[in-house]
Amino acid sequence: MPRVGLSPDGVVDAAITIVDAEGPAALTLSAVAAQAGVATPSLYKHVRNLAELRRLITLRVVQELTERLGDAVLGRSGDDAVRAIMRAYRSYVVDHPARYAAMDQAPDPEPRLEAASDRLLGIILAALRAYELDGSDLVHAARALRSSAHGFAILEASGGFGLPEDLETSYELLITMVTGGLRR
Amino acid sequence: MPRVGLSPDGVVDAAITIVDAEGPAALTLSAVAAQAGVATPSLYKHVRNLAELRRLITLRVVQELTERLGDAVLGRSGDDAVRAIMRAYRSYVVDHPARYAAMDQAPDPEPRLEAASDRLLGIILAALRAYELDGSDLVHAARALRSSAHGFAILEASGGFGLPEDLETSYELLITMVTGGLRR
DNA sequence: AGCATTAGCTAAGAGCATTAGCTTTAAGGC
DNA sequence: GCCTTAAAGCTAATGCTCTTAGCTAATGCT
Repeated sequence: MPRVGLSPDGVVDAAITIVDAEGPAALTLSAVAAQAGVATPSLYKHVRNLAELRRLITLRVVQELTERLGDAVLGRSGDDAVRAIMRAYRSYVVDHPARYAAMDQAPDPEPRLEAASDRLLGIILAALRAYELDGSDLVHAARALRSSAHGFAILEASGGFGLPEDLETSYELLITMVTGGLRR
Repeated sequence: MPRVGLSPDGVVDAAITIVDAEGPAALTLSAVAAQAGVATPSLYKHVRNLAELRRLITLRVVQELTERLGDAVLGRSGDDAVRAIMRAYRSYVVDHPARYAAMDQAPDPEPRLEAASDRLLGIILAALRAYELDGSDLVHAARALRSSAHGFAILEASGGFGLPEDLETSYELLITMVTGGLRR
């Protein structure tokens, strides 16, 4: 039994490899263990159970997404920032559709996930600063932006768009709707 | 062994009862069988397997949603029709959040589901008629509408909105964005 | 070098989906 | 009104999953 140097992050890495390669439904502890080169029960040394692993995957995705959005919004403001955020959002999902679709809803109170979500929200709020919305309106605007981006993302990631028309064009229309609506 | 008069629809009824009461994660064939008053393997006389049952639940939700949207849009056109559709969409999700969250993505080619989705799309397209969009733009507009409504719906149904601000108000902003964007 | 910690293992149990094969009910033709 | 037949239900059994318990061996610290 040579040690393989696993860690919670390593388990998440293996899990994401499985999800990316075979889809969210293929996420099983034995598959993850095989990918990590370890027997299944060994995973419990690093992760409490399957539910927690799912939450850690969600956390990872939120972190990766946050990083992209943060990079995209640097040095931009107003409509330009919102467009950049929405395009970066979709670009992440196009690059990692299975990973995005594997995100767990049902937020058991995982504090690190809450922190990561707050950082993502912070980026969105910063991008909305130029519109000079007051406190509550800012929240409503952020929700509208997030709903649009997330809705399109999930539908695209899970193959919900049947017709052959170009998805870029559809998404640009959606972005126009959001920026236009923010300008009031 | 008295007969209980089960049918595929009856199995879906039982499944939806479980999902509504205990959430999508509680959907298990033994739970459905218990709810239906039958031993687990008996379900296979009506449903091919668990994956098919999931698809049938999705089908049922799409059908129910289509009916609501159809009712809502009657006698309306333009912005009024779009507003009515979006409000009806959310009202369904508020009434049946677990059921909505249980919808299966990953559309294995279930022809009845495709037909139901087409009918739902037809209602949306009809509501967009007043904007006088040509063929491709019509599809893009329908996708934007659907993304917005679905994104907000899923986030709300799975508890994704953390802050205490009023959700009605957020959704009305989203509706305004969509109608405004459609008017160009 | 010695010791505590911990990453890994095997063995075992419970719950799930699914298949096979049997029994009984209900429906329809004579 | 029976008798056949299709189907609705059952029990038994298999294999996969997650999970726990308890052991062994590798690592890190002093």
